[in-house]
Amino acid sequence: MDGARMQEIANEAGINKAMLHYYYRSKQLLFEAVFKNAFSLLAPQLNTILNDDSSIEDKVRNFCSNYISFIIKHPYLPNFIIQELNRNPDFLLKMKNNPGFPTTEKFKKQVALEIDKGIIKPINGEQLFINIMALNVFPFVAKPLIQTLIGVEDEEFEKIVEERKTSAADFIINSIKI
Amino acid sequence: MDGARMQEIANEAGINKAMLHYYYRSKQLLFEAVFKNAFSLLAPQLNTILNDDSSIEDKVRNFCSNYISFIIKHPYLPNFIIQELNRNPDFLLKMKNNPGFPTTEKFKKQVALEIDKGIIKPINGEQLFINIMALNVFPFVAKPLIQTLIGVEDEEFEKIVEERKTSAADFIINSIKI
DNA sequence: AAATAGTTTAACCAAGTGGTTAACAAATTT
DNA sequence: AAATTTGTTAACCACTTGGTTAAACTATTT
Repeated sequence: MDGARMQEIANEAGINKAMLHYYYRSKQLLFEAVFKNAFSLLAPQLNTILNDDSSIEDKVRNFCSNYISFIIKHPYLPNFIIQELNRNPDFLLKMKNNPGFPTTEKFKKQVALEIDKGIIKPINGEQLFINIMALNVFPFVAKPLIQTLIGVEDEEFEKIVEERKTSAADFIINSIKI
Repeated sequence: MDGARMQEIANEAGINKAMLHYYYRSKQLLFEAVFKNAFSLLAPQLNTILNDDSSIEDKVRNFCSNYISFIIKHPYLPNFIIQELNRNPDFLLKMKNNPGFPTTEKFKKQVALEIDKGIIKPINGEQLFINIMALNVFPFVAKPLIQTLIGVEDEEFEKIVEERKTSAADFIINSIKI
Protein backbone atom coordinates (compact mmCIF):
# COMPACT_ATOMS: atom_id res chain seq x y z
CA MET A 1 0.00 0.00 0.00
CA ASP A 2 2.64 2.51 1.05
CA GLY A 3 5.09 1.92 -1.77
CA ALA A 4 2.55 1.35 -4.52
CA ARG A 5 1.69 4.18 -6.91
CA MET A 6 -1.63 4.37 -8.72
CA GLN A 7 0.19 5.43 -11.90
CA GLU A 8 2.53 2.42 -11.76
CA ILE A 9 -0.37 0.05 -11.15
CA ALA A 10 -2.21 1.55 -14.12
CA ASN A 11 0.88 1.22 -16.32
CA GLU A 12 1.37 -2.39 -15.27
CA ALA A 13 -2.28 -3.10 -16.03
CA GLY A 14 -1.99 -1.29 -19.36
CA ILE A 15 -4.75 1.17 -18.57
CA ASN A 16 -5.13 4.84 -17.80
CA LYS A 17 -4.80 5.96 -14.21
CA ALA A 18 -8.30 7.41 -14.26
CA MET A 19 -9.61 3.94 -15.08
CA LEU A 20 -8.33 2.65 -11.75
CA HIS A 21 -10.35 5.28 -9.96
CA TYR A 22 -13.36 4.65 -12.17
CA TYR A 23 -13.48 1.01 -11.12
CA TYR A 24 -12.10 1.17 -7.57
CA ARG A 25 -12.86 4.78 -6.53
CA SER A 26 -9.83 5.08 -4.26
CA LYS A 27 -6.45 3.54 -3.56
CA GLN A 28 -7.80 2.24 -0.26
CA LEU A 29 -10.65 0.37 -1.93
CA LEU A 30 -8.33 -1.04 -4.58
CA PHE A 31 -6.02 -2.19 -1.84
CA GLU A 32 -8.86 -3.87 0.04
CA ALA A 33 -9.92 -5.70 -3.12
CA VAL A 34 -6.36 -6.93 -3.62
CA PHE A 35 -5.98 -7.95 0.00
CA LYS A 36 -9.25 -9.85 0.09
CA ASN A 37 -8.31 -11.62 -3.11
CA ALA A 38 -4.93 -12.57 -1.68
CA PHE A 39 -6.43 -13.84 1.56
CA SER A 40 -9.07 -15.82 -0.30
CA LEU A 41 -6.20 -17.74 -1.90
CA LEU A 42 -4.51 -18.35 1.43
CA ALA A 43 -7.54 -19.34 3.52
CA PRO A 44 -8.20 -22.71 1.81
CA GLN A 45 -4.57 -23.66 2.33
CA LEU A 46 -4.84 -22.98 6.05
CA ASN A 47 -8.07 -24.94 6.22
CA THR A 48 -6.35 -28.08 4.94
CA ILE A 49 -4.29 -28.23 8.13
CA LEU A 50 -7.00 -26.87 10.41
CA ASN A 51 -10.21 -28.54 9.24
CA ASP A 52 -9.25 -31.64 7.30
CA ASP A 53 -10.34 -35.00 8.71
CA SER A 54 -7.12 -36.99 8.37
CA SER A 55 -4.64 -37.63 11.19
CA ILE A 56 -2.29 -34.95 12.44
CA GLU A 57 0.66 -36.73 10.86
CA ASP A 58 -1.03 -36.99 7.46
CA LYS A 59 -2.16 -33.38 7.64
CA VAL A 60 1.31 -32.17 8.52
CA ARG A 61 2.92 -34.09 5.67
CA ASN A 62 0.25 -32.94 3.23
CA PHE A 63 0.34 -29.34 4.37
CA CYS A 64 4.13 -28.96 4.21
CA SER A 65 4.17 -30.32 0.69
CA ASN A 66 1.10 -28.51 -0.61
CA TYR A 67 1.71 -25.20 1.10
CA ILE A 68 5.27 -24.91 -0.17
CA SER A 69 4.09 -25.73 -3.69
CA PHE A 70 1.38 -23.13 -3.28
CA ILE A 71 3.76 -20.39 -2.17
CA ILE A 72 6.22 -21.17 -4.96
CA LYS A 73 3.33 -20.36 -7.29
CA HIS A 74 2.46 -17.17 -5.35
CA PRO A 75 5.75 -15.96 -3.91
CA TYR A 76 4.46 -12.43 -3.23
CA LEU A 77 1.59 -13.63 -1.08
CA PRO A 78 2.86 -14.30 2.47
CA ASN A 79 4.90 -11.12 2.57
CA PHE A 80 2.05 -9.02 1.28
CA ILE A 81 -0.40 -10.35 3.84
CA ILE A 82 2.00 -10.18 6.76
CA GLN A 83 3.29 -6.73 5.87
CA GLU A 84 -0.14 -5.21 5.43
CA LEU A 85 -1.49 -6.84 8.58
CA ASN A 86 1.34 -5.28 10.53
CA ARG A 87 0.45 -1.91 9.03
CA ASN A 88 -3.19 -2.39 10.00
CA PRO A 89 -3.71 -5.30 12.42
CA ASP A 90 -7.48 -4.79 12.60
CA PHE A 91 -7.98 -5.37 8.91
CA LEU A 92 -8.63 -9.10 9.28
CA LEU A 93 -11.35 -8.55 11.89
CA LYS A 94 -13.77 -7.44 9.18
CA MET A 95 -13.29 -10.77 7.40
CA LYS A 96 -13.44 -12.97 10.48
CA ASN A 97 -17.15 -13.67 10.10
CA ASN A 98 -16.94 -14.76 6.47
CA PRO A 99 -17.71 -18.44 5.88
CA GLY A 100 -14.51 -20.37 5.31
CA PHE A 101 -12.46 -18.10 7.52
CA PRO A 102 -9.91 -20.39 9.17
CA THR A 103 -10.23 -21.10 12.89
CA THR A 104 -8.17 -23.35 15.13
CA GLU A 105 -10.95 -24.92 17.21
CA LYS A 106 -11.17 -28.25 15.42
CA PHE A 107 -7.40 -28.54 15.18
CA LYS A 108 -6.92 -27.96 18.89
CA LYS A 109 -9.52 -30.63 19.73
CA GLN A 110 -7.86 -33.09 17.38
CA VAL A 111 -4.45 -32.48 18.94
CA ALA A 112 -5.90 -33.07 22.42
CA LEU A 113 -7.59 -36.26 21.20
CA GLU A 114 -4.45 -37.71 19.59
CA ILE A 115 -2.49 -36.93 22.74
CA ASP A 116 -5.16 -38.76 24.76
CA LYS A 117 -4.99 -41.74 22.42
CA GLY A 118 -1.21 -41.83 22.77
CA ILE A 119 -0.62 -41.11 19.08
CA ILE A 120 1.41 -37.94 19.67
CA LYS A 121 3.33 -36.52 22.58
CA PRO A 122 1.73 -33.85 24.79
CA ILE A 123 1.90 -30.43 23.15
CA ASN A 124 -0.24 -27.31 23.23
CA GLY A 125 -2.35 -27.19 20.07
CA GLU A 126 -1.83 -23.49 19.56
CA GLN A 127 1.92 -23.87 19.90
CA LEU A 128 1.92 -26.73 17.42
CA PHE A 129 -0.09 -24.70 14.93
CA ILE A 130 2.29 -21.76 15.29
CA ASN A 131 5.22 -24.13 14.77
CA ILE A 132 3.74 -25.61 11.61
CA MET A 133 3.01 -22.17 10.20
CA ALA A 134 6.42 -20.87 11.18
CA LEU A 135 8.34 -23.71 9.56
CA ASN A 136 6.42 -23.36 6.32
CA VAL A 137 5.92 -19.62 5.96
CA PHE A 138 9.08 -18.16 7.44
CA PRO A 139 11.54 -19.25 4.73
CA PHE A 140 9.55 -17.27 2.17
CA VAL A 141 9.02 -14.24 4.36
CA ALA A 142 12.67 -14.04 5.36
CA LYS A 143 14.12 -15.19 2.05
CA PRO A 144 16.59 -12.30 1.57
CA LEU A 145 17.84 -12.57 5.16
CA ILE A 146 18.27 -16.35 5.02
CA GLN A 147 19.93 -16.23 1.62
CA THR A 148 22.51 -13.76 2.84
CA LEU A 149 23.15 -15.59 6.12
CA ILE A 150 23.65 -19.03 4.60
CA GLY A 151 25.20 -17.51 1.49
CA VAL A 152 23.22 -19.04 -1.36
CA GLU A 153 21.87 -17.60 -4.60
CA ASP A 154 18.30 -18.01 -5.86
CA GLU A 155 18.79 -21.39 -7.55
CA GLU A 156 20.30 -23.05 -4.47
CA PHE A 157 17.68 -21.44 -2.25
CA GLU A 158 14.90 -22.93 -4.36
CA LYS A 159 16.47 -26.37 -3.86
CA ILE A 160 16.54 -25.86 -0.10
CA VAL A 161 12.91 -24.74 -0.07
CA GLU A 162 11.88 -27.67 -2.25
CA GLU A 163 13.67 -30.00 0.17
CA ARG A 164 11.60 -28.53 2.99
CA LYS A 165 8.44 -30.12 1.61
CA THR A 166 9.66 -33.31 3.29
CA SER A 167 12.31 -32.05 5.73
CA ALA A 168 9.99 -29.62 7.53
CA ALA A 169 7.33 -32.33 7.78
CA ASP A 170 9.88 -34.83 9.14
CA PHE A 171 11.09 -32.24 11.61
CA ILE A 172 7.58 -31.75 12.99
CA ILE A 173 6.62 -35.43 13.02
CA ASN A 174 9.92 -36.37 14.67
CA SER A 175 9.15 -33.95 17.43
CA ILE A 176 5.58 -35.01 18.22
CA LYS A 177 5.29 -38.69 17.18
CA ILE A 178 5.50 -41.24 19.94
CA MET B 1 10.98 3.57 4.38
CA ASP B 2 7.90 3.83 2.18
CA GLY B 3 5.40 4.80 4.82
CA ALA B 4 7.66 7.00 6.91
CA ARG B 5 7.48 10.79 6.54
CA MET B 6 10.42 13.03 7.33
CA GLN B 7 8.06 15.49 9.04
CA GLU B 8 6.63 12.78 11.30
CA ILE B 9 10.09 11.52 12.20
CA ALA B 10 11.14 15.08 13.05
CA ASN B 11 8.02 15.60 15.18
CA GLU B 12 8.60 12.31 17.01
CA ALA B 13 12.20 13.32 17.65
CA GLY B 14 11.09 16.77 18.78
CA ILE B 15 13.21 18.57 16.20
CA ASN B 16 12.73 20.60 13.06
CA LYS B 17 12.48 18.73 9.77
CA ALA B 18 15.46 20.65 8.41
CA MET B 19 17.55 19.23 11.26
CA LEU B 20 17.00 15.72 9.94
CA HIS B 21 18.45 16.74 6.62
CA TYR B 22 21.24 18.67 8.31
CA TYR B 23 22.43 15.52 10.08
CA TYR B 24 21.44 12.80 7.61
CA ARG B 25 21.33 14.69 4.29
CA SER B 26 18.59 12.52 2.80
CA LYS B 27 15.83 10.12 3.73
CA GLN B 28 17.82 7.29 2.15
CA LEU B 29 20.87 7.97 4.34
CA LEU B 30 18.71 8.27 7.45
CA PHE B 31 17.11 4.98 6.57
CA GLU B 32 20.49 3.32 6.12
CA ALA B 33 21.63 4.57 9.51
CA VAL B 34 18.49 3.18 11.12
CA PHE B 35 18.80 -0.13 9.32
CA LYS B 36 22.44 -0.60 10.23
CA ASN B 37 21.65 0.23 13.83
CA ALA B 38 18.82 -2.31 13.86
CA PHE B 39 20.95 -5.01 12.30
CA SER B 40 23.79 -4.32 14.70
CA LEU B 41 21.39 -5.23 17.51
CA LEU B 42 20.27 -8.41 15.77
CA ALA B 43 23.68 -9.73 14.67
CA PRO B 44 25.00 -10.60 18.16
CA GLN B 45 21.82 -12.55 18.85
CA LEU B 46 22.32 -14.64 15.73
CA ASN B 47 25.95 -15.20 16.64
CA THR B 48 24.97 -16.85 19.92
CA ILE B 49 23.40 -19.72 18.02
CA LEU B 50 25.89 -19.70 15.15
CA ASN B 51 29.28 -19.16 16.79
CA ASP B 52 28.96 -20.11 20.44
CA ASP B 53 31.04 -23.04 21.69
CA SER B 54 28.44 -24.98 23.68
CA SER B 55 26.54 -28.02 22.42
CA ILE B 56 23.71 -27.72 19.91
CA GLU B 57 21.18 -28.56 22.60
CA ASP B 58 22.49 -25.92 24.99
CA LYS B 59 22.65 -23.35 22.20
CA VAL B 60 19.09 -24.07 21.12
CA ARG B 61 17.75 -23.76 24.66
CA ASN B 62 19.73 -20.61 25.27
CA PHE B 63 18.82 -19.02 21.96
CA CYS B 64 15.08 -19.66 22.21
CA SER B 65 15.01 -18.11 25.66
CA ASN B 66 17.33 -15.19 24.97
CA TYR B 67 16.08 -14.35 21.51
CA ILE B 68 12.45 -14.19 22.59
CA SER B 69 13.40 -11.95 25.51
CA PHE B 70 15.36 -9.82 23.10
CA ILE B 71 12.48 -9.40 20.66
CA ILE B 72 10.03 -8.61 23.44
CA LYS B 73 12.34 -5.68 24.18
CA HIS B 74 12.54 -4.69 20.48
CA PRO B 75 9.24 -5.75 18.98
CA TYR B 76 9.62 -3.56 15.89
CA LEU B 77 12.92 -5.12 14.91
CA PRO B 78 12.25 -8.37 13.01
CA ASN B 79 9.47 -6.87 10.94
CA PHE B 80 11.51 -3.85 10.05
CA ILE B 81 14.50 -5.87 8.91
CA ILE B 82 12.48 -8.44 7.00
CA GLN B 83 10.24 -5.86 5.38
CA GLU B 84 13.08 -3.65 4.24
CA LEU B 85 15.15 -6.58 3.01
CA ASN B 86 12.25 -7.64 0.84
CA ARG B 87 12.06 -4.14 -0.56
CA ASN B 88 15.77 -4.17 -1.32
CA PRO B 89 17.29 -7.66 -1.02
CA ASP B 90 20.80 -6.46 -1.92
CA PHE B 91 21.01 -4.13 1.03
CA LEU B 92 22.65 -6.69 3.32
CA LEU B 93 25.40 -7.45 0.80
CA LYS B 94 27.15 -4.17 1.65
CA MET B 95 27.37 -5.27 5.30
CA LYS B 96 28.42 -8.86 4.66
CA ASN B 97 32.13 -8.08 5.00
CA ASN B 98 31.81 -6.32 8.34
CA PRO B 99 33.46 -8.14 11.25
CA GLY B 100 30.85 -9.86 13.37
CA PHE B 101 28.51 -10.43 10.45
CA PRO B 102 26.84 -13.77 11.17
CA THR B 103 27.76 -16.76 9.00
CA THR B 104 26.61 -20.37 9.23
CA GLU B 105 29.94 -22.14 8.58
CA LYS B 106 30.81 -23.03 12.14
CA PHE B 107 27.24 -24.05 12.92
CA LYS B 108 27.05 -26.40 9.96
CA LYS B 109 30.33 -28.07 10.95
CA GLN B 110 29.13 -28.49 14.51
CA VAL B 111 25.87 -30.07 13.37
CA ALA B 112 27.81 -32.53 11.17
CA LEU B 113 30.11 -33.33 14.08
CA GLU B 114 27.32 -34.00 16.57
CA ILE B 115 25.58 -36.20 14.02
CA ASP B 116 28.84 -38.13 13.59
CA LYS B 117 29.19 -38.51 17.33
CA GLY B 118 25.63 -39.79 17.57
CA ILE B 119 24.46 -36.90 19.74
CA ILE B 120 21.76 -35.74 17.32
CA LYS B 121 19.85 -37.34 14.47
CA PRO B 122 20.95 -36.71 10.88
CA ILE B 123 19.72 -33.32 9.65
CA ASN B 124 20.94 -30.76 7.17
CA GLY B 125 22.59 -27.90 9.10
CA GLU B 126 21.06 -25.22 6.91
CA GLN B 127 17.59 -26.69 7.34
CA LEU B 128 18.08 -26.85 11.10
CA PHE B 129 19.20 -23.24 11.20
CA ILE B 130 16.18 -22.16 9.16
CA ASN B 131 13.93 -24.14 11.51
CA ILE B 132 15.41 -22.52 14.60
CA MET B 133 15.04 -19.05 13.11
CA ALA B 134 11.52 -19.77 11.88
CA LEU B 135 10.25 -21.03 15.23
CA ASN B 136 11.64 -18.01 17.05
CA VAL B 137 11.10 -15.15 14.63
CA PHE B 138 7.86 -16.05 12.91
CA PRO B 139 5.48 -15.51 15.85
CA PHE B 140 6.60 -11.89 16.04
CA VAL B 141 6.55 -11.27 12.32
CA ALA B 142 3.10 -12.78 11.87
CA LYS B 143 1.65 -11.61 15.17
CA PRO B 144 -1.54 -10.00 13.77
CA LEU B 145 -2.27 -13.02 11.56
CA ILE B 146 -1.69 -15.55 14.36
CA GLN B 147 -3.69 -13.52 16.86
CA THR B 148 -6.68 -13.42 14.55
CA LEU B 149 -6.45 -17.10 13.59
CA ILE B 150 -6.20 -18.44 17.12
CA GLY B 151 -8.43 -15.66 18.43
CA VAL B 152 -6.44 -14.15 21.29
CA GLU B 153 -5.87 -10.57 22.42
CA ASP B 154 -2.50 -9.04 23.20
CA GLU B 155 -2.27 -10.23 26.80
CA GLU B 156 -2.93 -13.87 25.96
CA PHE B 157 -0.59 -13.68 22.97
CA GLU B 158 2.22 -12.46 25.21
CA LYS B 159 1.71 -15.48 27.43
CA ILE B 160 1.90 -17.81 24.45
CA VAL B 161 5.08 -16.15 23.23
CA GLU B 162 6.59 -16.29 26.71
CA GLU B 163 5.77 -19.99 26.84
CA ARG B 164 7.67 -20.47 23.59
CA LYS B 165 10.95 -19.73 25.34
CA THR B 166 10.83 -23.35 26.51
CA SER B 167 8.22 -24.90 24.21
CA ALA B 168 10.01 -23.97 20.98
CA ALA B 169 13.29 -25.24 22.42
CA ASP B 170 11.65 -28.50 23.49
CA PHE B 171 10.08 -28.85 20.07
CA ILE B 172 13.48 -28.56 18.37
CA ILE B 173 15.36 -30.77 20.81
CA ASN B 174 12.61 -33.43 20.67
CA SER B 175 13.04 -33.55 16.94
CA ILE B 176 16.83 -33.88 16.73
CA LYS B 177 17.93 -35.50 20.01
CA ILE B 178 18.70 -39.19 19.86
C1' DA C 1 -31.60 5.72 -35.45
C1' DA C 2 -32.05 8.16 -31.39
C1' DA C 3 -31.27 7.96 -26.67
C1' DT C 4 -29.12 6.12 -22.93
C1' DA C 5 -25.64 3.97 -20.28
C1' DG C 6 -21.05 2.46 -19.80
C1' DT C 7 -16.04 3.02 -20.95
C1' DT C 8 -11.71 5.58 -21.80
C1' DT C 9 -8.67 9.37 -21.93
C1' DA C 10 -5.84 13.84 -21.43
C1' DA C 11 -5.68 17.62 -18.77
C1' DC C 12 -6.13 19.38 -14.48
C1' DC C 13 -5.95 20.20 -9.25
C1' DA C 14 -5.04 20.58 -4.31
C1' DA C 15 -2.37 18.54 -0.91
C1' DG C 16 1.57 16.50 0.29
C1' DT C 17 6.53 15.04 -0.51
C1' DG C 18 11.68 15.30 0.22
C1' DG C 19 14.82 18.68 0.16
C1' DT C 20 16.98 23.69 0.21
C1' DT C 21 17.95 28.27 1.75
C1' DA C 22 19.02 32.20 4.20
C1' DA C 23 18.99 34.16 8.40
C1' DC C 24 19.85 33.73 13.14
C1' DA C 25 21.66 31.68 17.67
C1' DA C 26 24.96 29.15 20.39
C1' DA C 27 29.33 27.10 21.07
C1' DT C 28 34.05 26.78 20.21
C1' DT C 29 38.53 28.32 18.58
C1' DT C 30 41.73 31.67 17.77
C1' DA D 1 36.47 39.65 22.09
C1' DA D 2 36.66 38.58 17.44
C1' DA D 3 36.15 34.99 14.27
C1' DT D 4 34.68 30.68 12.96
C1' DT D 5 32.27 26.67 13.25
C1' DT D 6 28.15 24.25 14.61
C1' DG D 7 23.21 24.03 15.62
C1' DT D 8 18.39 25.58 14.65
C1' DT D 9 14.46 27.41 12.44
C1' DA D 10 10.63 29.26 9.28
C1' DA D 11 9.79 29.92 4.80
C1' DC D 12 10.22 28.24 0.52
C1' DC D 13 10.58 25.13 -3.82
C1' DA D 14 10.09 21.73 -7.42
C1' DC D 15 7.96 17.61 -7.99
C1' DT D 16 4.95 13.75 -7.01
C1' DT D 17 0.80 12.10 -5.07
C1' DG D 18 -4.15 10.51 -5.17
C1' DG D 19 -8.04 12.03 -7.11
C1' DT D 20 -11.38 14.80 -10.41
C1' DT D 21 -13.45 16.48 -14.57
C1' DA D 22 -15.24 17.15 -18.90
C1' DA D 23 -15.25 15.57 -23.20
C1' DA D 24 -15.06 11.78 -26.50
C1' DC D 25 -15.94 7.23 -27.73
C1' DT D 26 -18.43 2.60 -27.63
C1' DA D 27 -21.98 -0.47 -26.64
C1' DT D 28 -26.62 -1.31 -25.40
C1' DT D 29 -31.72 -0.16 -25.10
C1' DT D 30 -35.57 1.84 -26.64
